[in-house]
Amino acid sequence: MNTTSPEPVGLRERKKARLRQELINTAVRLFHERGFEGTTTEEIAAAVGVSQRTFFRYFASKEAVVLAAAEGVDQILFEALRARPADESPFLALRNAMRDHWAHLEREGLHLIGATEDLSARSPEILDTNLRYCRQRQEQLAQVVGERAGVDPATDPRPSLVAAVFFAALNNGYQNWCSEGCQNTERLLRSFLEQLDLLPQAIGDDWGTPQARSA
Amino acid sequence: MNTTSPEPVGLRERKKARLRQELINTAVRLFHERGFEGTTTEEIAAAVGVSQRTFFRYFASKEAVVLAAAEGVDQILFEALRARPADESPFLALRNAMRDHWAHLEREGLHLIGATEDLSARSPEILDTNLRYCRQRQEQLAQVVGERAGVDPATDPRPSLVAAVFFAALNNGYQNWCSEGCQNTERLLRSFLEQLDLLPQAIGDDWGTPQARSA
DNA sequence: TGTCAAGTGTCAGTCGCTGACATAATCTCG
DNA sequence: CGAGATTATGTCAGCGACTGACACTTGACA
Repeated sequence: MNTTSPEPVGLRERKKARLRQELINTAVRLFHERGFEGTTTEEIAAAVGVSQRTFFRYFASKEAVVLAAAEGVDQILFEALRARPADESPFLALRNAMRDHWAHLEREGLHLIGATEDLSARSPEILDTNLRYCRQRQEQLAQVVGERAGVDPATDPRPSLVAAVFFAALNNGYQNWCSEGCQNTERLLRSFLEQLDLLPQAIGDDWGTPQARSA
Repeated sequence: MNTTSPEPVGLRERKKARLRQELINTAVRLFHERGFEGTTTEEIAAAVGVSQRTFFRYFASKEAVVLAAAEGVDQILFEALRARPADESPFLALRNAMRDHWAHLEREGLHLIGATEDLSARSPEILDTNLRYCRQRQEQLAQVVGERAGVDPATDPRPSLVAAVFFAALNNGYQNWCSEGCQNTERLLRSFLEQLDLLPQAIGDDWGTPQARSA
Protein backbone atom coordinates (compact mmCIF):
# COMPACT_ATOMS: atom_id res chain seq x y z
CA MET A 1 0.00 0.00 0.00
CA ASN A 2 1.08 3.49 -0.68
CA THR A 3 0.74 4.59 2.89
CA THR A 4 2.33 7.96 2.39
CA SER A 5 -0.18 9.62 0.09
CA PRO A 6 -3.69 9.81 1.50
CA GLU A 7 -6.09 9.67 -1.47
CA PRO A 8 -5.57 10.00 -5.17
CA VAL A 9 -8.03 12.55 -6.50
CA GLY A 10 -8.60 12.36 -10.26
CA LEU A 11 -9.63 9.27 -12.15
CA ARG A 12 -6.23 9.20 -13.76
CA GLU A 13 -4.44 9.16 -10.42
CA ARG A 14 -6.68 6.47 -9.07
CA LYS A 15 -6.15 4.25 -12.06
CA LYS A 16 -2.44 4.71 -11.81
CA ALA A 17 -2.39 3.82 -8.13
CA ARG A 18 -4.53 0.78 -8.74
CA LEU A 19 -2.36 -0.45 -11.58
CA ARG A 20 0.75 0.09 -9.55
CA GLN A 21 -0.65 -1.92 -6.70
CA GLU A 22 -1.81 -4.65 -9.03
CA LEU A 23 1.66 -4.88 -10.51
CA ILE A 24 3.15 -5.22 -7.05
CA ASN A 25 0.65 -7.86 -5.96
CA THR A 26 1.00 -9.87 -9.13
CA ALA A 27 4.77 -9.67 -9.06
CA VAL A 28 4.94 -10.84 -5.46
CA ARG A 29 2.57 -13.68 -6.19
CA LEU A 30 4.58 -14.82 -9.19
CA PHE A 31 7.82 -14.53 -7.26
CA HIS A 32 6.28 -16.82 -4.70
CA GLU A 33 5.25 -19.35 -7.28
CA ARG A 34 8.27 -19.37 -9.56
CA GLY A 35 10.97 -17.54 -7.66
CA PHE A 36 12.44 -14.15 -8.44
CA GLU A 37 14.79 -15.27 -11.18
CA GLY A 38 12.19 -17.59 -12.59
CA THR A 39 9.77 -14.78 -13.25
CA THR A 40 10.26 -12.44 -16.17
CA THR A 41 9.06 -8.88 -16.27
CA GLU A 42 7.07 -9.71 -19.36
CA GLU A 43 5.17 -12.38 -17.47
CA ILE A 44 4.31 -9.93 -14.72
CA ALA A 45 3.13 -7.38 -17.24
CA ALA A 46 1.16 -9.95 -19.20
CA ALA A 47 -0.50 -11.28 -16.05
CA VAL A 48 -1.71 -7.78 -15.28
CA GLY A 49 -2.60 -7.13 -18.87
CA VAL A 50 -0.19 -4.38 -19.74
CA SER A 51 2.96 -4.20 -21.82
CA GLN A 52 6.41 -4.74 -20.43
CA ARG A 53 7.19 -1.17 -21.29
CA THR A 54 4.46 -0.01 -18.98
CA PHE A 55 5.87 -2.14 -16.21
CA PHE A 56 9.15 -0.31 -16.53
CA ARG A 57 7.38 3.02 -16.47
CA TYR A 58 6.11 2.15 -13.02
CA PHE A 59 9.26 0.52 -11.69
CA ALA A 60 12.82 1.36 -12.53
CA SER A 61 13.85 -2.26 -12.24
CA LYS A 62 12.55 -5.69 -11.43
CA GLU A 63 13.95 -5.34 -7.96
CA ALA A 64 12.16 -2.05 -7.44
CA VAL A 65 8.87 -3.94 -7.25
CA VAL A 66 10.14 -5.92 -4.32
CA LEU A 67 11.34 -2.75 -2.72
CA ALA A 68 7.91 -1.22 -3.21
CA ALA A 69 6.32 -4.24 -1.60
CA ALA A 70 8.71 -3.98 1.29
CA GLU A 71 7.72 -0.39 1.83
CA GLY A 72 4.37 -1.42 3.18
CA VAL A 73 6.02 -3.77 5.61
CA ASP A 74 8.51 -1.15 6.66
CA GLN A 75 5.75 1.29 7.45
CA ILE A 76 4.58 -1.11 10.13
CA LEU A 77 8.06 -1.32 11.52
CA PHE A 78 8.21 2.45 11.62
CA GLU A 79 4.91 2.58 13.44
CA ALA A 80 6.17 0.05 15.94
CA LEU A 81 9.29 2.14 16.43
CA ARG A 82 7.31 5.29 17.04
CA ALA A 83 5.20 3.42 19.56
CA ARG A 84 8.15 2.42 21.72
CA PRO A 85 8.54 4.32 25.00
CA ALA A 86 10.58 7.46 24.58
CA ASP A 87 13.14 6.57 27.21
CA GLU A 88 14.39 3.59 25.22
CA SER A 89 17.64 4.26 23.42
CA PRO A 90 17.37 4.37 19.63
CA PHE A 91 18.98 1.05 19.04
CA LEU A 92 17.12 -0.78 21.78
CA ALA A 93 13.85 0.73 20.62
CA LEU A 94 14.59 -0.47 17.12
CA ARG A 95 15.30 -3.94 18.40
CA ASN A 96 12.07 -4.07 20.33
CA ALA A 97 10.12 -2.54 17.49
CA MET A 98 11.39 -5.33 15.31
CA ARG A 99 9.97 -7.85 17.74
CA ASP A 100 6.62 -6.07 17.98
CA HIS A 101 6.49 -5.58 14.26
CA TRP A 102 7.05 -9.26 13.72
CA ALA A 103 4.17 -10.20 15.95
CA HIS A 104 2.03 -7.88 13.91
CA LEU A 105 3.16 -9.47 10.67
CA GLU A 106 2.36 -12.94 11.94
CA ARG A 107 -1.06 -11.84 13.03
CA GLU A 108 -2.00 -9.92 9.94
CA GLY A 109 -0.40 -12.20 7.47
CA LEU A 110 0.76 -10.27 4.48
CA HIS A 111 -2.37 -9.43 2.56
CA LEU A 112 -1.37 -5.84 2.89
CA ILE A 113 1.13 -6.48 0.16
CA GLY A 114 -1.06 -8.88 -1.70
CA ALA A 115 0.29 -12.19 -0.48
CA THR A 116 -1.68 -14.51 1.69
CA GLU A 117 1.25 -16.44 2.91
CA ASP A 118 4.48 -15.79 4.60
CA LEU A 119 6.75 -13.86 2.34
CA SER A 120 10.05 -14.68 3.87
CA ALA A 121 9.59 -18.38 4.35
CA ARG A 122 8.24 -19.02 0.89
CA SER A 123 10.66 -17.07 -1.15
CA PRO A 124 14.02 -16.35 0.41
CA GLU A 125 15.12 -14.73 -2.79
CA ILE A 126 12.73 -11.91 -2.15
CA LEU A 127 13.94 -11.23 1.33
CA ASP A 128 17.41 -11.51 -0.04
CA THR A 129 16.70 -8.78 -2.53
CA ASN A 130 15.12 -6.81 0.24
CA LEU A 131 18.14 -6.90 2.40
CA ARG A 132 20.60 -6.34 -0.37
CA TYR A 133 19.01 -3.26 -1.79
CA CYS A 134 18.29 -1.54 1.45
CA ARG A 135 19.68 1.89 0.77
CA GLN A 136 16.36 3.50 0.35
CA ARG A 137 14.86 1.61 3.26
CA GLN A 138 17.85 2.60 5.30
CA GLU A 139 17.33 6.25 4.58
CA GLN A 140 13.70 6.08 5.54
CA LEU A 141 14.51 4.25 8.73
CA ALA A 142 17.17 6.82 9.56
CA GLN A 143 14.52 9.47 9.15
CA VAL A 144 12.23 7.83 11.69
CA VAL A 145 15.07 7.12 14.10
CA GLY A 146 16.10 10.75 13.85
CA GLU A 147 12.60 12.00 14.48
CA ARG A 148 12.21 9.83 17.52
CA ALA A 149 15.50 11.00 18.96
CA GLY A 150 14.88 14.60 18.04
CA VAL A 151 17.89 14.96 15.79
CA ASP A 152 18.21 15.70 12.10
CA PRO A 153 19.65 12.82 10.04
CA ALA A 154 20.99 15.37 7.58
CA THR A 155 23.40 16.79 10.12
CA ASP A 156 23.68 14.11 12.79
CA PRO A 157 25.26 10.96 11.33
CA ARG A 158 24.02 8.66 14.06
CA PRO A 159 20.52 7.86 12.79
CA SER A 160 21.89 6.72 9.46
CA LEU A 161 24.55 4.73 11.21
CA VAL A 162 22.03 3.01 13.44
CA ALA A 163 19.86 2.21 10.44
CA ALA A 164 22.82 0.87 8.48
CA VAL A 165 24.00 -1.28 11.33
CA PHE A 166 20.49 -2.49 11.99
CA PHE A 167 20.09 -3.75 8.45
CA ALA A 168 23.57 -5.21 8.48
CA ALA A 169 22.71 -7.23 11.57
CA LEU A 170 19.43 -8.31 10.02
CA ASN A 171 21.24 -9.36 6.90
CA ASN A 172 23.55 -11.45 9.00
CA GLY A 173 20.71 -13.02 10.90
CA TYR A 174 19.03 -13.81 7.64
CA GLN A 175 22.07 -15.55 6.29
CA ASN A 176 22.32 -17.67 9.41
CA TRP A 177 18.69 -18.57 9.11
CA CYS A 178 19.23 -19.58 5.50
CA SER A 179 22.25 -21.68 6.31
CA GLU A 180 20.12 -23.49 8.84
CA GLY A 181 17.62 -24.38 6.18
CA CYS A 182 15.09 -21.54 6.19
CA GLN A 183 12.89 -22.91 8.93
CA ASN A 184 9.87 -21.19 10.36
CA THR A 185 9.60 -17.48 10.82
CA GLU A 186 9.85 -17.44 14.58
CA ARG A 187 13.30 -18.79 14.08
CA LEU A 188 14.06 -16.01 11.67
CA LEU A 189 12.95 -13.45 14.20
CA ARG A 190 15.07 -15.12 16.84
CA SER A 191 18.00 -15.02 14.48
CA PHE A 192 17.44 -11.30 13.95
CA LEU A 193 17.19 -10.56 17.64
CA GLU A 194 20.22 -12.66 18.40
CA GLN A 195 22.33 -10.57 16.06
CA LEU A 196 20.97 -7.31 17.41
CA ASP A 197 21.54 -8.34 21.01
CA LEU A 198 25.03 -9.54 20.27
CA LEU A 199 26.05 -6.33 18.63
CA PRO A 200 27.13 -4.26 21.63
CA GLN A 201 29.31 -7.07 22.84
CA ALA A 202 30.67 -7.79 19.38
CA ILE A 203 32.06 -4.30 18.94
CA GLY A 204 32.92 -4.02 22.62
CA ASP A 205 36.23 -4.52 24.35
CA ASP A 206 35.64 -7.84 26.01
CA TRP A 207 34.78 -10.83 23.91
CA GLY A 208 35.15 -13.18 26.87
CA THR A 209 34.78 -16.84 26.11
CA PRO A 210 33.90 -18.20 22.70
CA GLN A 211 30.25 -17.82 21.93
CA ALA A 212 28.07 -20.58 20.58
CA ARG A 213 25.30 -19.86 18.16
CA SER A 214 21.97 -20.40 19.87
CA ALA A 215 20.74 -23.71 18.54
CA MET B 1 46.70 -10.61 -7.69
CA ASN B 2 45.67 -14.05 -6.72
CA THR B 3 47.36 -13.92 -3.37
CA THR B 4 45.95 -17.18 -2.11
CA SER B 5 47.58 -19.61 -4.49
CA PRO B 6 51.38 -19.58 -4.40
CA GLU B 7 52.55 -20.45 -7.92
CA PRO B 8 50.74 -21.90 -10.89
CA VAL B 9 52.71 -24.89 -12.11
CA GLY B 10 51.86 -25.93 -15.66
CA LEU B 11 51.99 -23.64 -18.68
CA ARG B 12 48.23 -23.89 -18.91
CA GLU B 13 47.76 -22.71 -15.35
CA ARG B 14 50.19 -19.89 -15.80
CA LYS B 15 48.47 -18.68 -18.95
CA LYS B 16 45.14 -18.76 -17.20
CA ALA B 17 46.38 -16.78 -14.24
CA ARG B 18 48.00 -14.24 -16.53
CA LEU B 19 44.89 -13.81 -18.61
CA ARG B 20 42.77 -13.45 -15.53
CA GLN B 21 45.04 -10.77 -14.17
CA GLU B 22 45.12 -8.99 -17.50
CA LEU B 23 41.34 -8.97 -17.61
CA ILE B 24 41.23 -7.45 -14.13
CA ASN B 25 43.83 -4.81 -14.93
CA THR B 26 42.25 -3.85 -18.21
CA ALA B 27 38.78 -3.73 -16.72
CA VAL B 28 39.88 -1.50 -13.87
CA ARG B 29 41.69 0.79 -16.28
CA LEU B 30 38.68 1.09 -18.55
CA PHE B 31 36.39 1.67 -15.57
CA HIS B 32 38.68 4.51 -14.61
CA GLU B 33 38.57 6.02 -18.04
CA ARG B 34 34.92 5.56 -18.94
CA GLY B 35 33.18 4.62 -15.72
CA PHE B 36 31.68 1.30 -14.81
CA GLU B 37 28.43 1.69 -16.72
CA GLY B 38 30.24 3.26 -19.62
CA THR B 39 32.38 0.20 -20.19
CA THR B 40 30.96 -2.91 -21.84
CA THR B 41 32.19 -6.40 -21.24
CA GLU B 42 32.86 -6.69 -24.94
CA GLU B 43 35.20 -3.72 -24.80
CA ILE B 44 37.11 -5.28 -21.93
CA ALA B 45 37.37 -8.57 -23.76
CA ALA B 46 38.38 -6.88 -27.00
CA ALA B 47 41.02 -4.79 -25.26
CA VAL B 48 42.59 -7.95 -23.90
CA GLY B 49 42.12 -9.75 -27.20
CA VAL B 50 39.68 -12.44 -26.21
CA SER B 51 36.02 -13.02 -26.85
CA GLN B 52 33.27 -11.80 -24.55
CA ARG B 53 32.41 -15.40 -23.88
CA THR B 54 35.84 -16.00 -22.47
CA PHE B 55 35.46 -13.01 -20.20
CA PHE B 56 32.37 -14.59 -18.71
CA ARG B 57 34.18 -17.86 -18.27
CA TYR B 58 36.60 -16.08 -15.97
CA PHE B 59 34.09 -13.88 -14.16
CA ALA B 60 30.51 -14.65 -13.33
CA SER B 61 29.49 -11.04 -13.86
CA LYS B 62 30.87 -7.64 -14.70
CA GLU B 63 30.86 -6.78 -11.03
CA ALA B 64 32.85 -9.87 -10.20
CA VAL B 65 35.89 -8.29 -11.83
CA VAL B 66 35.71 -5.39 -9.44
CA LEU B 67 35.33 -7.81 -6.58
CA ALA B 68 38.39 -9.67 -7.78
CA ALA B 69 40.34 -6.44 -7.91
CA ALA B 70 39.19 -5.58 -4.41
CA GLU B 71 40.51 -8.87 -3.16
CA GLY B 72 44.05 -7.69 -3.54
CA VAL B 73 43.28 -4.58 -1.56
CA ASP B 74 41.51 -6.55 1.12
CA GLN B 75 44.50 -8.78 1.58
CA ILE B 76 46.44 -5.73 2.71
CA LEU B 77 43.72 -4.84 5.14
CA PHE B 78 43.83 -8.37 6.49
CA GLU B 79 47.58 -8.12 6.91
CA ALA B 80 47.18 -4.85 8.73
CA LEU B 81 44.60 -6.46 10.98
CA ARG B 82 46.84 -9.37 11.80
CA ALA B 83 49.62 -6.95 12.60
CA ARG B 84 47.64 -5.11 15.28
CA PRO B 85 48.58 -5.84 18.89
CA ALA B 86 46.74 -8.81 20.27
CA ASP B 87 45.29 -6.96 23.21
CA GLU B 88 43.21 -4.69 21.00
CA SER B 89 39.58 -5.68 20.83
CA PRO B 90 38.43 -7.04 17.45
CA PHE B 91 36.52 -3.97 16.47
CA LEU B 92 39.13 -1.48 17.58
CA ALA B 93 41.82 -3.50 15.86
CA LEU B 94 39.78 -3.42 12.70
CA ARG B 95 39.37 0.29 12.95
CA ASN B 96 43.08 0.84 13.41
CA ALA B 97 43.92 -1.65 10.71
CA MET B 98 41.78 0.38 8.38
CA ARG B 99 43.84 3.44 9.17
CA ASP B 100 47.15 1.62 8.73
CA HIS B 101 45.92 -0.04 5.58
CA TRP B 102 44.98 3.29 4.12
CA ALA B 103 48.42 4.69 4.71
CA HIS B 104 49.79 1.70 2.90
CA LEU B 105 47.46 2.25 -0.02
CA GLU B 106 48.48 5.88 -0.32
CA ARG B 107 52.12 4.93 -0.25
CA GLU B 108 51.95 2.07 -2.69
CA GLY B 109 49.42 3.52 -5.02
CA LEU B 110 47.38 0.81 -6.54
CA HIS B 111 49.64 -0.84 -9.08
CA LEU B 112 49.03 -4.05 -7.25
CA ILE B 113 45.67 -4.13 -8.91
CA GLY B 114 46.86 -2.60 -12.10
CA ALA B 115 45.90 1.01 -11.61
CA THR B 116 48.43 3.74 -11.16
CA GLU B 117 46.06 6.19 -9.65
CA ASP B 118 43.69 6.38 -6.81
CA LEU B 119 40.87 3.96 -7.35
CA SER B 120 38.28 5.44 -5.08
CA ALA B 121 38.67 9.05 -6.01
CA ARG B 122 38.66 8.47 -9.74
CA SER B 123 35.75 6.15 -10.02
CA PRO B 124 33.22 6.21 -7.21
CA GLU B 125 31.11 3.72 -9.07
CA ILE B 126 33.74 1.10 -8.46
CA LEU B 127 33.91 1.65 -4.76
CA ASP B 128 30.15 1.69 -4.80
CA THR B 129 30.07 -1.74 -6.36
CA ASN B 130 32.67 -2.81 -3.87
CA LEU B 131 30.65 -1.83 -0.91
CA ARG B 132 27.38 -3.09 -2.25
CA TYR B 133 28.53 -6.57 -3.07
CA CYS B 134 30.48 -7.20 0.03
CA ARG B 135 29.15 -10.58 1.08
CA GLN B 136 32.19 -12.44 -0.02
CA ARG B 137 34.52 -9.83 1.38
CA GLN B 138 32.57 -9.91 4.58
CA GLU B 139 33.03 -13.63 4.93
CA GLN B 140 36.74 -13.39 4.37
CA LEU B 141 37.04 -10.59 6.86
CA ALA B 142 35.05 -12.57 9.38
CA GLN B 143 37.52 -15.37 8.91
CA VAL B 144 40.47 -13.16 9.75
CA VAL B 145 38.69 -11.54 12.66
CA GLY B 146 37.88 -14.97 14.00
CA GLU B 147 41.44 -16.18 13.66
CA ARG B 148 42.78 -13.19 15.49
CA ALA B 149 40.32 -13.64 18.33
CA GLY B 150 40.80 -17.37 18.45
CA VAL B 151 37.20 -18.23 17.69
CA ASP B 152 35.59 -20.08 14.82
CA PRO B 153 33.32 -17.94 12.63
CA ALA B 154 31.34 -21.04 11.80
CA THR B 155 30.12 -21.41 15.36
CA ASP B 156 30.66 -18.01 16.94
CA PRO B 157 28.47 -15.41 15.24
CA ARG B 158 30.47 -12.44 16.41
CA PRO B 159 33.20 -12.30 13.77
CA SER B 160 30.64 -12.20 10.99
CA LEU B 161 28.70 -9.60 12.85
CA VAL B 162 31.74 -7.41 13.33
CA ALA B 163 32.59 -7.75 9.66
CA ALA B 164 29.04 -6.93 8.61
CA VAL B 165 28.86 -3.91 10.83
CA PHE B 166 32.28 -2.80 9.72
CA PHE B 167 31.27 -2.75 6.09
CA ALA B 168 27.96 -1.12 6.92
CA ALA B 169 29.78 1.70 8.66
CA LEU B 170 32.18 2.01 5.74
CA ASN B 171 29.28 2.12 3.36
CA ASN B 172 27.78 4.92 5.36
CA GLY B 173 31.01 6.83 5.47
CA TYR B 174 31.34 6.42 1.76
CA GLN B 175 27.90 7.83 1.14
CA ASN B 176 28.70 10.85 3.28
CA TRP B 177 31.90 11.38 1.39
CA CYS B 178 30.00 11.20 -1.88
CA SER B 179 27.36 13.64 -0.73
CA GLU B 180 30.18 16.03 0.11
CA GLY B 181 31.47 15.86 -3.43
CA CYS B 182 33.97 13.01 -3.43
CA GLN B 183 36.94 15.03 -2.30
CA ASN B 184 40.39 13.66 -1.59
CA THR B 185 41.03 10.28 -0.10
CA GLU B 186 42.18 11.48 3.29
CA ARG B 187 38.71 12.81 3.70
CA LEU B 188 37.29 9.46 2.76
CA LEU B 189 39.43 7.77 5.38
CA ARG B 190 38.33 10.33 7.94
CA SER B 191 34.74 9.68 6.97
CA PHE B 192 35.29 5.97 7.49
CA LEU B 193 36.93 6.44 10.88
CA GLU B 194 34.26 8.85 11.96
CA GLN B 195 31.58 6.27 11.37
CA LEU B 196 33.54 3.54 13.09
CA ASP B 197 34.27 5.69 16.11
CA LEU B 198 30.70 6.81 16.36
CA LEU B 199 29.35 3.30 16.32
CA PRO B 200 29.58 2.37 20.00
CA GLN B 201 27.83 5.57 20.97
CA ALA B 202 25.24 5.24 18.22
CA ILE B 203 24.02 1.87 19.43
CA GLY B 204 24.59 2.83 23.06
CA ASP B 205 22.13 4.06 25.63
CA ASP B 206 23.08 7.68 25.81
CA TRP B 207 22.90 9.81 22.71
CA GLY B 208 23.49 12.98 24.68
CA THR B 209 23.40 16.17 22.69
CA PRO B 210 22.86 16.28 18.95
CA GLN B 211 25.99 15.44 17.06
CA ALA B 212 27.34 17.48 14.20
CA ARG B 213 29.06 15.84 11.28
CA SER B 214 32.75 16.65 11.40
CA ALA B 215 33.22 19.28 8.71
C1' DT C 1 53.49 -38.88 -31.45
C1' DG C 2 48.89 -39.58 -30.73
C1' DT C 3 45.15 -39.17 -27.52
C1' DC C 4 42.51 -36.75 -24.19
C1' DA C 5 41.11 -32.89 -21.54
C1' DA C 6 40.80 -28.15 -21.01
C1' DG C 7 40.41 -23.40 -22.98
C1' DT C 8 38.54 -20.65 -26.64
C1' DG C 9 35.64 -18.62 -30.44
C1' DT C 10 31.33 -18.33 -32.75
C1' DC C 11 26.58 -18.18 -32.89
C1' DA C 12 22.12 -17.88 -31.48
C1' DG C 13 19.14 -16.74 -28.00
C1' DT C 14 17.03 -14.95 -23.39
C1' DC C 15 16.17 -11.28 -20.38
C1' DG C 16 16.49 -6.64 -18.25
C1' DC C 17 15.97 -2.23 -19.72
C1' DT C 18 15.53 2.21 -22.82
C1' DG C 19 14.42 5.67 -26.53
C1' DA C 20 11.31 7.04 -30.11
C1' DC C 21 7.07 7.53 -32.01
C1' DA C 22 2.19 6.77 -32.70
C1' DT C 23 -2.24 6.05 -30.50
C1' DA C 24 -5.61 6.27 -26.96
C1' DA C 25 -7.24 7.80 -22.62
C1' DT C 26 -8.04 11.64 -19.40
C1' DC C 27 -8.14 16.49 -18.18
C1' DT C 28 -9.23 21.50 -18.85
C1' DC C 29 -11.49 25.18 -20.23
C1' DG C 30 -14.47 27.70 -23.12
C1' DC D 1 -20.62 19.26 -24.61
C1' DG D 2 -16.46 19.46 -27.45
C1' DA D 3 -11.68 20.91 -29.07
C1' DG D 4 -7.16 20.98 -27.79
C1' DA D 5 -3.53 20.16 -24.44
C1' DT D 6 -1.63 16.41 -21.23
C1' DT D 7 -0.57 12.15 -19.99
C1' DA D 8 -0.62 7.06 -20.20
C1' DT D 9 0.04 3.19 -23.02
C1' DG D 10 1.48 0.01 -26.88
C1' DT D 11 4.67 -1.16 -30.41
C1' DC D 12 9.02 -1.59 -32.19
C1' DA D 13 13.76 -1.58 -32.54
C1' DG D 14 17.87 -1.90 -30.13
C1' DC D 15 21.70 -2.28 -26.45
C1' DG D 16 24.13 -4.84 -23.08
C1' DA D 17 24.62 -8.58 -19.62
C1' DC D 18 24.72 -13.29 -19.64
C1' DT D 19 24.19 -18.48 -21.19
C1' DG D 20 24.07 -22.99 -23.73
C1' DA D 21 25.74 -25.61 -27.57
C1' DC D 22 29.09 -26.98 -30.64
C1' DA D 23 33.25 -26.93 -33.19
C1' DC D 24 38.09 -25.98 -32.95
C1' DT D 25 42.66 -25.27 -30.98
C1' DT D 26 46.18 -25.92 -27.53
C1' DG D 27 48.62 -27.80 -23.70
C1' DA D 28 49.16 -32.32 -20.86
C1' DC D 29 50.75 -36.86 -20.55
C1' DA D 30 51.59 -41.53 -21.50
